[in-house]
Amino acid sequence: MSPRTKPREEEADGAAVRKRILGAAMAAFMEGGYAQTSTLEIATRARVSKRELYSLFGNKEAMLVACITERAQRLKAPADLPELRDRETLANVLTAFGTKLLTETTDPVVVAVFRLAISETVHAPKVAQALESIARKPTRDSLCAIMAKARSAGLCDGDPAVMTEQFLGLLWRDLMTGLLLQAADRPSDGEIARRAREATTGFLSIYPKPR
Amino acid sequence: MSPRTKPREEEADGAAVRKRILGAAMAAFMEGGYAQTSTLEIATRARVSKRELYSLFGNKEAMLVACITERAQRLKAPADLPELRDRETLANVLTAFGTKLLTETTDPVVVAVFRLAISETVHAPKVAQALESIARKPTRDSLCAIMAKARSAGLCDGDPAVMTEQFLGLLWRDLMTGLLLQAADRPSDGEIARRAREATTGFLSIYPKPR
DNA sequence: GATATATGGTACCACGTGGTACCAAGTCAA
DNA sequence: TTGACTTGGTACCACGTGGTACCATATATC
Repeated sequence: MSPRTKPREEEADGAAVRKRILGAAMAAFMEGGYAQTSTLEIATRARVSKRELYSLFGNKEAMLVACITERAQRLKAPADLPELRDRETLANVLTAFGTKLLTETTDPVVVAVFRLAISETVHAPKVAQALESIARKPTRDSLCAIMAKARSAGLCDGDPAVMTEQFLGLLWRDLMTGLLLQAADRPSDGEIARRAREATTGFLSIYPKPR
Repeated sequence: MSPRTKPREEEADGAAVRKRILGAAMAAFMEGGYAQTSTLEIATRARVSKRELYSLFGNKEAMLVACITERAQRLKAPADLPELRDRETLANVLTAFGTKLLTETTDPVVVAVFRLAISETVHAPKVAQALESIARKPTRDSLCAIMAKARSAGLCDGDPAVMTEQFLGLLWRDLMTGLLLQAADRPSDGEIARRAREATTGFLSIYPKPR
């Protein structure tokens, strides 16, 4: 996986090295956890000297924060708000949203990011806060906007925030905790699709078309 | 909080000391996390010498495992299967079950136990497995038995396992992850009751009375 | 009082690590 | 070739810790 070739490009030097270090750190943290991973291990994996590592990040915790924020930023939900004409469209939008969310968030790397953030929550609340504000809240907000739009289109009725949480609950069930505890395997694409469909139909059963 | 009196009881010696050590270890792990807590810290809190501590537990990881299993065992769901005559009884049973579950499991100590188990999942899978088999699975099984009974009583129709997961999803929503990341506060009794009611009505909307 | 056993306190060892300093080798300009 | 500068590699320091050994004190038994 890691680039074996050494093309010796001079242009994007700093950025490329930084990226390589983050990748190495993420992999090491994933496998061994934060505390058990030494900075030397990271430097060796990234084929970089500890000196460069420290000149770029300052200290170990900053590497963890950088890893998590970098990975979390990819999880931002798209801000496109599709047109919601009828219940069927809403169902399709919800199913697509759920499928995308589960596919992205059950990725082992993402699960590891959550595990790391949870591990360091007490000592480094910034890490957890970053994950919350960069990934979790935007997702909820995005879904909440869909719910509000569906409501104003007369497709269903209820508090958008509650509706959002209930849909997410039906979607996730207790999968995330299971993944975090390694008590569940990553679901296949088919299982994800089924979950998303079941969550959608369940949700629409709770919120039937008003009037 | 810690008992200042020194009654010097001689009878339940070993068990009492063991209990005190477990309490001290749990408190220390909660506040500082596993890696950051030294065995000396635990011994000092428990007013015990490191010697006794090691003669009782052997090593540090065993203390963590003992802490988690001890606390998880209290979470076992009761095995009483109430009579399910009608939909209203089912609703009451589900609401009671949900209230009890949320009340127990949102306890800060329990959340800390989950956090510890998740932190050590990669290095010490036994810890996570213990939590899964002692606490999570029995809860699911207990609820699943209720669902199966409701089904055979003709109150609703569906796969009991799926029904169980959906009810738990509606109940929890994403509260546990929020608690683990310290992005959510512990819900009040009123909020817990409201959640349990909403989960029940939502669930019953998804699974209406057949025929 | 004397001997034996248990227990609290703690010094100690071995080890791994975060972070820094330093050296040698490479690069570039003149 | 030479000299200034950069960078990779790593030795090193300071520190904290898991786990053990040891000592001194307290209790028990005779």
